[in-house]
Amino acid sequence: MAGKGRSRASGRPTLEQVAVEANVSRGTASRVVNGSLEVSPYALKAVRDAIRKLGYVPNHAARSLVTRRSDTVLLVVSESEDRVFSEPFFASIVRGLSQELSNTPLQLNLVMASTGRQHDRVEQLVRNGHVDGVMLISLHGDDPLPQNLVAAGAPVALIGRPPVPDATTVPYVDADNEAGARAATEYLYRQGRRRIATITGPRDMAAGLDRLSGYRAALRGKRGVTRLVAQGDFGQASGEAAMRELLGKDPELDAVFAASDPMAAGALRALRAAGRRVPDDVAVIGFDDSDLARNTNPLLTSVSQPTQLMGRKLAELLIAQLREPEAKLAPVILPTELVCRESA
Amino acid sequence: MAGKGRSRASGRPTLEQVAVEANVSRGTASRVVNGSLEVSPYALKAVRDAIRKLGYVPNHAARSLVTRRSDTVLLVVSESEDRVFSEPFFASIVRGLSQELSNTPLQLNLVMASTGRQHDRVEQLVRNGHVDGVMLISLHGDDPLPQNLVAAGAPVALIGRPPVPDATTVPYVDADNEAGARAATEYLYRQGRRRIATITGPRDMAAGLDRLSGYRAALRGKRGVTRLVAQGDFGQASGEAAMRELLGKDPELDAVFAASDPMAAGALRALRAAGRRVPDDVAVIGFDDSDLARNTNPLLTSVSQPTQLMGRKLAELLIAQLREPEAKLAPVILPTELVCRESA
DNA sequence: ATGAAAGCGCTAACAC
DNA sequence: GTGTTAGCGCTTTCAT
Repeated sequence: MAGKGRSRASGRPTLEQVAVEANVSRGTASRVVNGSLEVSPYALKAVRDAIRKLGYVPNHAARSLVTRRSDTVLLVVSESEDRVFSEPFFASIVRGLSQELSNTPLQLNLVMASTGRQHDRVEQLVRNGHVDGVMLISLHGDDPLPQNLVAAGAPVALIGRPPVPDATTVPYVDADNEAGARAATEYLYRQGRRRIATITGPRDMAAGLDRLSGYRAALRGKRGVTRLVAQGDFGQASGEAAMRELLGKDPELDAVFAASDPMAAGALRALRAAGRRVPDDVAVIGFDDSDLARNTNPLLTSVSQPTQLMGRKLAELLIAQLREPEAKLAPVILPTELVCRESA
Repeated sequence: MAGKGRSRASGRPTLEQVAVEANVSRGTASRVVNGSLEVSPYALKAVRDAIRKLGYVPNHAARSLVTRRSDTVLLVVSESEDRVFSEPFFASIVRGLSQELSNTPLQLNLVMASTGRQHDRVEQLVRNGHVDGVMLISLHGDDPLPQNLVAAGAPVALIGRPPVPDATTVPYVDADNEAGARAATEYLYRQGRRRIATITGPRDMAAGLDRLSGYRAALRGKRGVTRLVAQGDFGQASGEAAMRELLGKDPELDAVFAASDPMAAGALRALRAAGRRVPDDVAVIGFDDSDLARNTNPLLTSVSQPTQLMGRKLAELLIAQLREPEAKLAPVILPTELVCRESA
């Protein structure tokens, strides 16, 4: 007599039980759960009551099995083995992401993919339908993963402009690096600085390139301004070295825009070592408005990015594709903001 | 005649197709896939070949449906709404975690749970069998979530010692905060410092408490040493304020152990403002060996934690419980290391 | 609008 | 050792 009625091994109520409780068929119960409009108000109420009473929650696996959707999206942190992740970024972006996702039935899967093997695993995940879409936050420029995923037919969204404008265009969200750099440089100019240097990021990262063009754009056509460019790699040590080099080239320089906070911090060290006062002798501006900027001496003026918002937009970009696979999505470029502290 | 044979809508081969290809039954094929030993070498080979040939990969949903396992573990970042995430930590721990997980069939789900509503959602996830276990990295002390999850019967593992030794004991991994603090303080003592202060963390966090006892332990029984304690909250501003307070109490102090890097950076600022040279007049040591420590001026001597290893151990702790639900697991305490730079 | 029924792909119990 | 089979819980035609 125990027949279909009560629970089996697992204690969770099934749709069948809901249907019995509500005196309808399983089909109807399913329709209610999935928000189909083709249900009589009466049945609707009965089922809803039953659901509440039983504390019913759909079984994800069972649903997935028939719909062939996983209701799971993947966040891939594609970092090269050695490079340390730029921190504040990560947590903040994930926070935005989660926020956006919490309005949906989507689950967030996370994988770190440094090695080629792990890259393959990601592609597997997609091909096997374990995930419905992929978000990628990639630290180095020439990552082939996004393209591969797109080729595999998966919805993909990126943080950060892909370095090479590729044939298969994949939607991305990025901060307006150029505008941010321009604002910083213009700020220096408006303060009366006329010998303005910049320390750039690596040449193979879009962020580095864009910040350099922002610097150039700000100074374009300005007369009586000395421009100086030194190459860095976003790391602190490279910033310190670049600053020494700059000082060697032009001991009179009165301002530096560094394309990252660690490089700015490095510059601060080099300037101090060279006996320059900041900001009196030389003004310094960084980029990212990281934790670091709030802890240097002097405190760092820096360009801040809306990281949390970037996370939200990233999720939006993916969700849009999930809803409409054929949609051609434009990049989302978010505004930056210059945060003034002590160094400029 | 298309009957069972070839593919349906989805292009993925099924176990059935593998079985046909290998001339065995689906049952046998399943045994091979799941590594059952009760299979003839001949069948084994046939099935393996078929799997390779067809590129077969098990359907997660289908398997889940019958095994009632999700093969998914959850990482909950349980942060209070306002508190900013202590950074270097997060990415590094996740990296260790992923590494460990990549040797298993387990997927990593990530949720941020700041609000109560999100906490509930996590409990739902567990109750509905969407996840087989939960790892928790909790930023504030009095988080009830771990206990609730344990009560719900879920395998749970924590980063960070729970502040109150609770009845329901849940396994955790932590750095040896006390030993780390002790090492730092002893180092200061051995350098000949005799007026050694400490800036503590919040009283409701185990890490703060443990580091304070480490400081005390290092100085216990030492004669001719002046001890000074000021309260902080791990934040930079609190460190700066505490340092000023300390300087007021004892202008002659010659060393400070701060329980976090940001507080140490704050102390650096206060010391500079007070005209003290570091490390000549006052030696400073921080805790965490964060990015920050590598970017202050002078560079910060700091106690480093094996964050990546902590991530691995966290995963191990959970996996052990998954394998043996009744196992009583001891806490895993990992050694710290004093990284000497310029400030002490 | 609703019920009946056919699977989704897989595991595990059972029979041989 | 291997094949057969009964579901896991759900969505979705197809009738009605």
